[in-house]
Amino acid sequence: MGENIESCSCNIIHEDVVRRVRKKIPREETLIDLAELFKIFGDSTRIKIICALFVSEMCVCDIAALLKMNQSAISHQLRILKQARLVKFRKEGKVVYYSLDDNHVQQIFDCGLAHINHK
Amino acid sequence: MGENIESCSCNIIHEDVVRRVRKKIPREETLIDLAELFKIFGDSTRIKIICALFVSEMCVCDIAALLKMNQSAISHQLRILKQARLVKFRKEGKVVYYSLDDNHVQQIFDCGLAHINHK
DNA sequence: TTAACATATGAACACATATTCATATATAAA
DNA sequence: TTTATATATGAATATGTGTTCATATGTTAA
Repeated sequence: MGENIESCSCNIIHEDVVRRVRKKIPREETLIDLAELFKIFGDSTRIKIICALFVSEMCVCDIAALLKMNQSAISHQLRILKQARLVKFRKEGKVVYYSLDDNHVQQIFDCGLAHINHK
Repeated sequence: MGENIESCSCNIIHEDVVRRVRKKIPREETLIDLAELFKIFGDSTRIKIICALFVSEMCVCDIAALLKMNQSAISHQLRILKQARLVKFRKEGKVVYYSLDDNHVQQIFDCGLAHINHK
């Protein structure tokens, strides 16, 4: 017994609980992916960008102006949002317009907001 | 016009859009709080702890055994979760049992999970 | 072509943060 | 009291990350 339970400095107090929980939780990869997703929402610049795109598609320059940040910082953050497939873009000449690429984004945002407002 | 729009290196392309978005988005403090909340979910150790506590209340030692991490690391993360009022605890002798302190936690978790599973 | 502009991107830097180690605190058992 | 155990916590360290700067890319206008 307990072949997976030896790498912490303390004794097991409730081995049954540990085993039961281990069986019920999603597999590690899923939880890591989930943390990665929330990490993307966990930066105020990215949250502001996401929130802005709820209202309207915007070009990089507009977002920079809105947030009073330089264009490079916004581009870097947009790249992260793009890689996570949370935003999509279309090009029109020199200008690149970004918009949201996932319906779940609003849901996740609203879930969090409900928590904030409820306190 | 444009008294708030001068701190980025590029010209304004769609001043009307920027103004409209600025009026509609929540105030900055709210968005910062929201990012702080998601940041807490954005770490795999904390997500695993939260997920485990959906199943059962657990003591520190059990969580450490479950995640195969040392007790100190778990205590530090529990402190962060406690400060965010996401978990609560009860003491029973030497043992401290942690459990979830907020109904929204499950909702937020599920929202994120739905996104992960939908891809 | 040349110049101007919107955006992207690599490197550097500063700062945040997760884990570990050592140790403190608190409680129970001997 | 002494010892053992569960948990908490400060310091140190290593790693991650957001922003800036310089510059590259790509497109439009002159």
